[in-house]
Amino acid sequence: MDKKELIRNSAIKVIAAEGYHNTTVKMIAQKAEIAVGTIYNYFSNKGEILNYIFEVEFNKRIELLQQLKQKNISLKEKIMIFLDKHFADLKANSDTATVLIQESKLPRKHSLEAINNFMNKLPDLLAKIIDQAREKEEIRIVNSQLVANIIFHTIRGVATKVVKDNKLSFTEAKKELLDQIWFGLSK
Amino acid sequence: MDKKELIRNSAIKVIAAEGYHNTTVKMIAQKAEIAVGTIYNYFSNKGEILNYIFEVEFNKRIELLQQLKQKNISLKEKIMIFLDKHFADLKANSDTATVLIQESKLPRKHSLEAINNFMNKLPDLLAKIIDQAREKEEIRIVNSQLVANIIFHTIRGVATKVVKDNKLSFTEAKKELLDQIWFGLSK
Amino acid sequence: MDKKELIRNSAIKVIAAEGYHNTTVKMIAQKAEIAVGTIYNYFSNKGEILNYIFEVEFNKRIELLQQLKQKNISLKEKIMIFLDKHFADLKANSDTATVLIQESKLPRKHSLEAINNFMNKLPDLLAKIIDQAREKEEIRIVNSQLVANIIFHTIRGVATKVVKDNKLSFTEAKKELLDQIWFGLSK
Amino acid sequence: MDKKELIRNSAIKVIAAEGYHNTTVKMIAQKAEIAVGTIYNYFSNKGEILNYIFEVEFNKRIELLQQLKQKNISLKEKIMIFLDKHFADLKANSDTATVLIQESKLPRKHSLEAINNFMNKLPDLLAKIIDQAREKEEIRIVNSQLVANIIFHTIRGVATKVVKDNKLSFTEAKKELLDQIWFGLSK
DNA sequence: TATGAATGAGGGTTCATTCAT
DNA sequence: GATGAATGAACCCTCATTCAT
Repeated sequence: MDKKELIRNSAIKVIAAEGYHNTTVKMIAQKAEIAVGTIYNYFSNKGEILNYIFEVEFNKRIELLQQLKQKNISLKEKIMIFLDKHFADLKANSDTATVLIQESKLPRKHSLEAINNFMNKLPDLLAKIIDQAREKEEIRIVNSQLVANIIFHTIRGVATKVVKDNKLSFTEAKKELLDQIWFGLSK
Repeated sequence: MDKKELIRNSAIKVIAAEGYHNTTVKMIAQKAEIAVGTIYNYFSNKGEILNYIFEVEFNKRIELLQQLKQKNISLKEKIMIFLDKHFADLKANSDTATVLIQESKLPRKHSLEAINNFMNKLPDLLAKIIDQAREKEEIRIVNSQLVANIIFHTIRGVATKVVKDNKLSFTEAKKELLDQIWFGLSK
Repeated sequence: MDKKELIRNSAIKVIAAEGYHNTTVKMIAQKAEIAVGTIYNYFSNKGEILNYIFEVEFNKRIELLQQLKQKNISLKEKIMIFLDKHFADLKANSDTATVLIQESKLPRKHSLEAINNFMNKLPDLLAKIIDQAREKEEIRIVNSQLVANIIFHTIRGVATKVVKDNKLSFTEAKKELLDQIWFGLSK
Repeated sequence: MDKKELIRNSAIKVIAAEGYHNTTVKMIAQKAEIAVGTIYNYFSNKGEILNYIFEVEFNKRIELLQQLKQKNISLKEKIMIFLDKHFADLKANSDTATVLIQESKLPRKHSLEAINNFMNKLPDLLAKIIDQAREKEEIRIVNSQLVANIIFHTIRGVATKVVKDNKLSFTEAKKELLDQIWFGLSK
């Protein structure tokens, strides 16, 4: 059993419930049923744990986006595939979703690399995908940077709502989201 | 000079730069050039300061939305006016904007009333405004709750980006945002 | 209306309920319905308030004991009279009783003059009264200092019990106490 | 070396000299030559330290009294044995004695369990022992509850005096005390 | 005299991190 | 690697006291 994974998963559960700042390293150790000291064999400090959580999720998504970027399919399809995977992921790991939403905003001075990547590089890559579509004249003329950001936060907005409000189904949300994004982009 | 306002403004500056959890009450006192104890003559604890910051901003926005709701103008115009005022406000008080975005996500267990109001009642009211437009058949059929959330978070997302990134102009962002929202809604 | 008395009486009520150390000057001011600052026009600091409470009670008792000392009656009668007055007083002012018992033990380093007087001069005077009785051979040979202390603390102990426990009657307690003291002294 | 004992003993010394309310946790840590934080590994808060001090002493005495209760010896002998042990203990640990006397009176609202036990359950058990003797007609008819309290406070009164006044010998005090109690009880 | 806002030293407590076992 | 007791800086908050009005 991989201990680093054990710690990551335990941390996600506690942080989702308590928030990163109200989570103590001891709490994470208890959830993982290991000693505090052990955590420091895998992470150099508390911040690194949160950073690692974002890193893993960031890598999942950047990889997916990179694959999509190279695929020869329409932007609409790309967005659909991304939403499918992303929402499937959130549904399966709602604690992770909570953490990603809850802990994503640190002031510059105390920022973590993986969080910055998550919040900046994902929209950046999305912007490139939009540029591609623009060149192929699939969509109307837009400021791709801005629109990528809009889409990114649109997705987060829906995720926030769905995670909090269990009356809303993921599938319905996904459909509405796709419409909202696509009608916003199409010529 | 109103001391409570002085404290609120000082707190906004420090929290914007440091984040709420890295902000000490002492820091706020120093920024306000008063003693720590004085702060506790106006706020019963640290959390109340943050709560008050949200309360003030929440009231501003809820008032504006309520006015708009009653106005006999199109949804598009309502959104335009809201974006105008909102962005003007953010531009004038970028620290406040930072705080509103940075500190809005507390786990249920440690939540503050005014933050909850901000994050729930504002989209709720927005949803009602969308419902009105729907009844007048200004827009296509949508899940208003969900779309209100999308719009709310989209605005926040763009605001974040623009506040942080001085290459992006507020006016361009506003235009792009309006298009994206409007095309997403119109029939 | 004498403000110093007002403060003393308010202080007694609050201190009885909260204990001296959990009592703030503000609490006393609120109970007295005056401003904190006003208290400092009559007492130089918080300790002085407690000191004054003991001073007043000390004076009452020392006066009584001095009168008794000069009276030409038996020791038993003197004790009876003292118990009568003392218990009548406690009954009428149970908050004062509580304070006298609760707050009487301060470590030497932080001691207050009136408390020291209360705890030392009262037993001292009682010892002298016992000595008188001893000279008249009313009682057996005893270490009067010690016995005076015993009596003093015994009275306080029973008072505590009776004040707290409403099942016990003052009159029965007084009788039992007198017996116990008297049989302990008589030849 | 048991750390909890170390803390207890250090606390006793500081509290005896300063009083509980003038004692800071830091002072206790310094006396124990450990870090403040360490204290909180053994006690959940400052009050628990005082509580534990009383708990230990309460247990010592309740155990002794329980043993005595079962012994088939006269009440006078029981009292003698108790006084012997108690005073030997006080003599050996005069700081503990000081704490037990000084800190025993907290207002109901802020009371500690072990202090309440000490002040109530000890006299209660003593009352039962007196009842036994009464049934065997060893002593005169008395309200055992009251008399138990009287004796309890009588002992405390002497202890107070002896602890404060080093001119008085424990042995002399013990003798006087026994007389006072016994003559008070005997037929 | 009466007021009560302002003060800031100092209290109890927490918790990320270390390190000897 | 695994442990968890020990650490102590730093936090939030209190409250006796002052002083301008």
